[in-house]
Amino acid sequence: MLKIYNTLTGRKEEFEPLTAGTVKMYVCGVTVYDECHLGHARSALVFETIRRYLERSGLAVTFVKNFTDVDDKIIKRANELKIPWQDVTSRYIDAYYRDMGRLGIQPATVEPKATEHMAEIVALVEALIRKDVAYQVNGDVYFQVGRYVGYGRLSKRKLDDMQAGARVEVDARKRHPMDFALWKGAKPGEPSWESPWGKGRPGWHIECSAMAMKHLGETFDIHGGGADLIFPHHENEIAQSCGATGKEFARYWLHNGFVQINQEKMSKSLGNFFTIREIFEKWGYREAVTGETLRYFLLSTHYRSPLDFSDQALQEAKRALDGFYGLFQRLEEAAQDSSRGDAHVPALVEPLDGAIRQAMDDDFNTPAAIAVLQRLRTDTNKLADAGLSRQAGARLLEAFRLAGRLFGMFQLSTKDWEFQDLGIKLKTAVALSDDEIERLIADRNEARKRRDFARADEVRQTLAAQGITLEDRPDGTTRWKR
RNA sequence: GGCGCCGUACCCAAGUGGCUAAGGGAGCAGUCUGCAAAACUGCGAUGCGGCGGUUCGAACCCGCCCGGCGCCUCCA
Repeated sequence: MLKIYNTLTGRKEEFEPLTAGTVKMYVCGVTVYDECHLGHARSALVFETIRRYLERSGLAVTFVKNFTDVDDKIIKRANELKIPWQDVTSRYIDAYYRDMGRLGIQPATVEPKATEHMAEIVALVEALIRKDVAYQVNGDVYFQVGRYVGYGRLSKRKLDDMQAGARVEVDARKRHPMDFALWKGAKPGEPSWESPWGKGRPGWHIECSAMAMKHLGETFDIHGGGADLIFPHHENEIAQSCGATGKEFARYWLHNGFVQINQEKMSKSLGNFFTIREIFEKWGYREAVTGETLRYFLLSTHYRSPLDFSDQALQEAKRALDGFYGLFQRLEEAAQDSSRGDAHVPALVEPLDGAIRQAMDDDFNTPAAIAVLQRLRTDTNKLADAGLSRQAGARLLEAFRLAGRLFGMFQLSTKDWEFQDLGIKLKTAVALSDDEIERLIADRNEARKRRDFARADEVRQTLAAQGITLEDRPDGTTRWKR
């Protein structure tokens, strides 16, 4: 039984989809005016993981994640770069897919763009005017917050409380300072679309309401996004949508916590952000290794908690994965000794799915699920110590890969994993071929047989300088890692 | 000013009323090894920011305090 923490109610609730067997979920994507940073990566990864888990649970998921491709920041950026605004959005949509691809994040079922939903947006604004919860002033249209009694129910705040502290410049044309734009009249040179109120463009919030309703219906199951979207974005979405339809909008609201640097929120305005691109370029590992390391790092904390980013934290994630891939290598070598461990394999493999399910059913508790995998790692190493047959090794390996698939981990071949620590990795640009390495190892093992340990250690030193670690097995053969 | 979140060992991090407070990393000791590495074993919070309270029983509930953070303005 899946329980989900719902921001709307402030409680963990049993999840019951509107239609049995299906889930309709909408997640706020990015505004495409710049490179994505780690915070965007976290949000994308959290909701993809939720989607994967729901699918694994047998539910048919329709997952909608939008691009905001018309907005003040995009216009500003286009002016700075002196290029058409469409070039800004297409450039950063490409960058988004590049970065998400590196992280192994799969596209959503539908990835709508605001600019492709103008008809729906205009129709929604018209409906709100018709219901008298929105009003137009010159070429602008505003939502009248005072007309929606539920305003504040998501963010748990009252209109009066907010008025006191609001530092916003109050637009005199608004009837209430918190009224927000549904439609903005175009100034010369700005992107614009025809509407009953003249040329203009949508406000930020309305696009999500329009696209969610178009692709998922007026009421759907899950709406997600970063915690910074609770107010005003999601609050306004609810007001608009419920104001227009008179029905509930999303039933479960999920919000992920921030990525932080030294306990502070990572954000553009503080200037303390790391782009996904930077991290991939700075880390010397191949993309798949860095990507999996980032996934492990991001999933090792519960999605609602803050997560502090640092090189050390990333290296701990890397070491944890080294342990798994080292074990996978052992499993691939199984059948070298006895098969005394085989009898215990079912006791490890059979409860695995249930244990992970138990963790994930509790509000997608990925750290607890990872702990399950870590315990399995220790237990499996013990069996490998005792000796495993080829079939038993394969079965265990398959169990890891299947469980890991949920988190986008454990899918690389052991040859493609890179075991070196970052410091060593960066120092060893020269790469020996597998054949050269094997030859040196054969050479060393000859020396060992002669008990010429000086020569044997010399070879080890040579290889260590290339970032290659040797591990002698009990049977006299040698395993190597790089 | 309003609303909300967080504080668990050296570091990261689960647990939110009841067996010995998960798991990982680092460290130390041991087993194995020609030496290593890996793996395994053992050690490590009598205590969960502090002080009170509720309870047969609290890291978990309530109150106050200390420390940190977020939202209220674009923000994943």
